[in-house]
Parts: sequence; structure tokens; C-alpha cells
Amino acid sequence: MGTRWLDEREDRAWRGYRRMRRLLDLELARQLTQDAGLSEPDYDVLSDLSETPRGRLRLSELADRMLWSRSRLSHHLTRMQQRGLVTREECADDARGSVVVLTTAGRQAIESAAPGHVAAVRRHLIDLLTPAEVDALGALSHRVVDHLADPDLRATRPQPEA
Amino acid sequence: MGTRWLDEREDRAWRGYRRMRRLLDLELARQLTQDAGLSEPDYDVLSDLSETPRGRLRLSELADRMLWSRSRLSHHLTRMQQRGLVTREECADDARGSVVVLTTAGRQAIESAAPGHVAAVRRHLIDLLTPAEVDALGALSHRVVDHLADPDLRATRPQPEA
DNA sequence: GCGAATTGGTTGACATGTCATCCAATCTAG
DNA sequence: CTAGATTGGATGACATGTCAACCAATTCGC
Repeated sequence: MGTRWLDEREDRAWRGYRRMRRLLDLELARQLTQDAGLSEPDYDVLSDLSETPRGRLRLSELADRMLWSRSRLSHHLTRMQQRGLVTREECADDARGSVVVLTTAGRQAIESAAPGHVAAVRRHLIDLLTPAEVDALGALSHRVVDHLADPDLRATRPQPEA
Repeated sequence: MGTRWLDEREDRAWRGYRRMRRLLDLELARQLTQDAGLSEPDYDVLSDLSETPRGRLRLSELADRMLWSRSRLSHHLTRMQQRGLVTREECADDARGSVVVLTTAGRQAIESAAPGHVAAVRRHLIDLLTPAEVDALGALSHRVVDHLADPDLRATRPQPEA
């Protein structure tokens, strides 16, 4: 069977998406390090932590939310720990587990970084879109996410029933 | 001045975009390594090279197209060179320069990887979107790219006239 | 209970990316 | 022409990410 290549409009969307991705990343990373001394991964960790009631989360729970491997998170946390942004505590329920805890410095870092970061996200993305485009992006991305999260739908051909 | 945080729909779009990014990356990388033994960066290098008439491009020209630093590209090329996918040749016009050349093996690699890769892009993204959404994504991403590429527009406040 | 399988997390080796520096070739101004 | 600035690219040191192996605590089957 011949390959269905991308037609002109599909190609335009795909190339545009990848270029946008890359440029947006570069700019947001630049802004973050310059204004707050944080990398994007740092920001994401702190941000997810700060959204929980007391700034604490099981390592695996945090990894799942971020779509990171436990290994990656563990490595990253040791680095952030050395900079005083987070600490690890032992887990009461499960002696294997560890709980990641936002330090005061970490809380401060994310709180002072957030306004500038959000402003950059607005300036370089959100505020450039019409309301309809914002909704379209929301709808389309969630559809893609749901699809990728469902192992059955992800396969090339229909899967045998469970 | 208070921060203009993202409202619910903007937040939904922004989070969705980032999750989509991540999951799509993971899946496409998985598919590429598994089916073709290439990483996404490998694929991009080969792809850009193969789009030129004779599979040759100045290193800096390639770096610019890919939005990579020359350093990154240079490192990556030495690795790809060791695997026999590309070679470097001296540049006739400019003795400092070097020309990146697609080898036969490199050409073969991209040609055999492309169909599966495009199919994955379709399956996990393009074919999940309505034609209107494809166009919207194309339009919006190009707008963002143009904005980020223009140093004047990128700044927080209006720049002084040139 | 108890041994086997599983899970949560860490670690080390290695691949990849970034940053600053360096060198040689080119360009520019006088 | 030629000294100084700039450019194209390579390189080494270091930060980050991945993968496989590992260890200890938990869970599962019986």
C-alpha cells in the first residue's frame, strides 16, 4: 500500500507546529533563566508541586503528572535539592516511597517566576490567538492526548478485544 | 500591575498543548527508534538534507533551517558520521566552511523511515483533526512563528524606532 | 505465613544538548 | 596591502535525559 503523504495544508500545519514548538521553547527558556534563574523543567516541577495543598507529592505521583520517568525525576530532584528548592521526606504509608516537598525557597522561586512566565506565554502565544483559536487548540490537543493515552487506540490496527 | 493569569479556556489550551507535545514526542520517538533505528533529531537532519537537490548543505545553512546551534549540529553530525549516515566535505567557496553530505546509507535510512513516520504523524495527530482544525493549526502556528522571529515584536514593550 | 513476583525509588553508564572558548579563514577600513 | 574585527566551525567541560541494573519494601498465591 502506498504511503499517504501529507498534502499541502497538512504539511503546513505539521511544519508550523514543530517550528512553533521549538521557537516557543527557546524563548520561554530564555525568559525563565534570565528573569528567574530557573529552567523549564525546574519551573514545571515547582509549578506542579505548588498546585498541591501543602506543596508535597509522592515522587511517583509527581512523575506521572509530569509524564516523566521516575528516573528522570529522581535525578532532577537531587539537583534541585542541592539548590535548596525542594527536599525529600520519607513516606509514612510506604517505607519505599519518598515525598517531594517544596521548600520555602522553592515556593518563593515559583511565586516570583510565575508572573513573568505567564506574561511570556500570553505575549508569544495566547494573546496572538483569537478566542476561537484558543478553543480549537484546547479541543484538538485534548483529543490527541486522549488518543495517545489510550493504548488500544494507539496501535496501527484494531486491537483484539480484551 | 496585577498579573493577567490564564482564564479557564486559555489554561485548558496551554496545558493541552504541552501534554500533546510531550506525548506526541514520546510516541514518535518510540516509533522511529523501533522501526528505523533513528532518533527524532537524526530523522530531522536526514529529512532536511534529503529535501535538497543532491543531499548536500552547508553546515550553517542546515543549522539555520533546523533552528539548531552550530555547536549542537556539529556534535550531532560527528555521531551520525560515525554511523555512516552523513559525511563532511570541505567547502569550495569558503575554506572555513564544511558541507554536510547525505551518504547512500543515509538516503536509504530516511527513505525507509519516512513512510512509517508519516503514518504515525497521521495516526496520532493529523487524522484526528477536522480539516478546519488542520487549517487553524497551520494559521496559528505560523502566526506565532512569525511573531517570535521578529525581534521587535518579541519584546515586552514597543521598541524604539530603528 | 512465606517464597515469588511486583513496585518505588536510586544509581551508574552513557547519549544528547549547552555554553564558552578557540582557531583559522574571510572581510573591512584605512 | 594589512591589522583588527567577524565568521564558520570544532571542541571540551559540564548539564540534562535515557536506559538498564539494582535494592529494599510490599503484595500476591497458596
